[in-house]
Amino acid sequence: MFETVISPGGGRVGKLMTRKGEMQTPFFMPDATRASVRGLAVSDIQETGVEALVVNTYHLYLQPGIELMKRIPVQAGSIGDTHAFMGWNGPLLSDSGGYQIYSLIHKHAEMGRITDEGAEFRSVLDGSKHLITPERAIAIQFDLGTDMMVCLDDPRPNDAPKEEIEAAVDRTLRWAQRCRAEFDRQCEMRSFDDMTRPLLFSVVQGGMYVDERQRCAHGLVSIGFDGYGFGGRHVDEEGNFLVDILAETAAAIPENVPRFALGIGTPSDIVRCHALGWDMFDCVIPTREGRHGRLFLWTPEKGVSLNGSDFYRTINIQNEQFKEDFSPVDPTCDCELCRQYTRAYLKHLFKVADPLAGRLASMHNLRFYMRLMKALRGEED
RNA sequence: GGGUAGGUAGCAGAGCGGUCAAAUGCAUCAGACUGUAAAUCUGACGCCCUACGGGCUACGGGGGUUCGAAUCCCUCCCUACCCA
Repeated sequence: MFETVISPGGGRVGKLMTRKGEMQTPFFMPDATRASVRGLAVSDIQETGVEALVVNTYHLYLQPGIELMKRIPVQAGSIGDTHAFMGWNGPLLSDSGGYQIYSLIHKHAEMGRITDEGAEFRSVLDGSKHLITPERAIAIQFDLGTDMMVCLDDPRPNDAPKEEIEAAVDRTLRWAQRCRAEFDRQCEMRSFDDMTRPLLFSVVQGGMYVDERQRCAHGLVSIGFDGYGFGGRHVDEEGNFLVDILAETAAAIPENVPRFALGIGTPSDIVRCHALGWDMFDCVIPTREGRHGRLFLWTPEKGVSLNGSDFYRTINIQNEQFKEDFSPVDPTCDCELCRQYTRAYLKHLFKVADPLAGRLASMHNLRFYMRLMKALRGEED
């Protein structure tokens, strides 16, 4: 299901089989958290070259709700599921909602609490209480019909005390075991075989402690999954890239399975992680920052190249300096924005708050990411 | 011609004797954003300086009252609406 070779660049290239098709690794998936890549139509996403998306269990569970997701009608030969709902036929990965434990509960205690049973959330929509257990997280993902699933995990802030990190690793391991059991039960119940079942990933926690990352990874590997993720945050509280943690965690995961760096990252983070053995990435950066006016550009003299730390730069198109700049955002880019519009026009679209601004900028940034991934795979641009 | 309400920073609009270089919103200028509570959030926004402090000029113009005025009085100019 997964095979790789080491590329001349040091990272590895390979292919991952999913029931929705084969993915060349390394690859990047934009976040379609609530079953949409904000502001983009499926045709827009496809035009950037994106092949797989990440949706979110917690957010879809709350809205539109799992009962509706289960009733989505069959379309064009597809089973009724998230693919049909959002009109996306490529591979879908669903995140478990584990990160929402971190971003909602750990940062806002009033939003919920964690027990061994699961995570008790307060809905961000209406304040209602919801319990998401490991079993429930997996069952919901089967209802969503996604092709790659993630176990519910327990991420903690990197500056948490070590005892807390250790407890979170213990819990992540216990939850992974329960997720594994529920996953197998669901597969059996639905008569999935190895060709028709989704893939299951678990997530390595352990904060900034190499020994905890290793303990977590080894524990997860002994349970056995189709792939393993890097959880929590890959930078410290000052924003420094945690090289050793990324390297040692990758090393603790077998070579014959894909390694998924959840939530990573900036272009340079992705390049570094790939060199350390990571194969899959997802992040809100290209779309969120695009909507906020930040655009990724290849360094003009170098074109699409990954050499050096300055192979790309960013601009904030809303800055005054672009007011009368009638050149394309990035002359080396082949996206709709760079082919047809000028910097001055895009700045204008942002100033008048036209949704077209966010759309064109998101597409541009995704195109940048896609070309980055191609370069990492050693493919012709 | 008569009456009424007003004239405050780029705009709108608070303040109506000291704690006012002046609330708030918008606009403007920057910054942040890493498994999306984010079309969001943060900062700056009269001028000058040895800048978590100090100086200067300011609330239509001019003149007063007061220890002290954007705030009170006089006068002039202007605006809106109403009546002739």
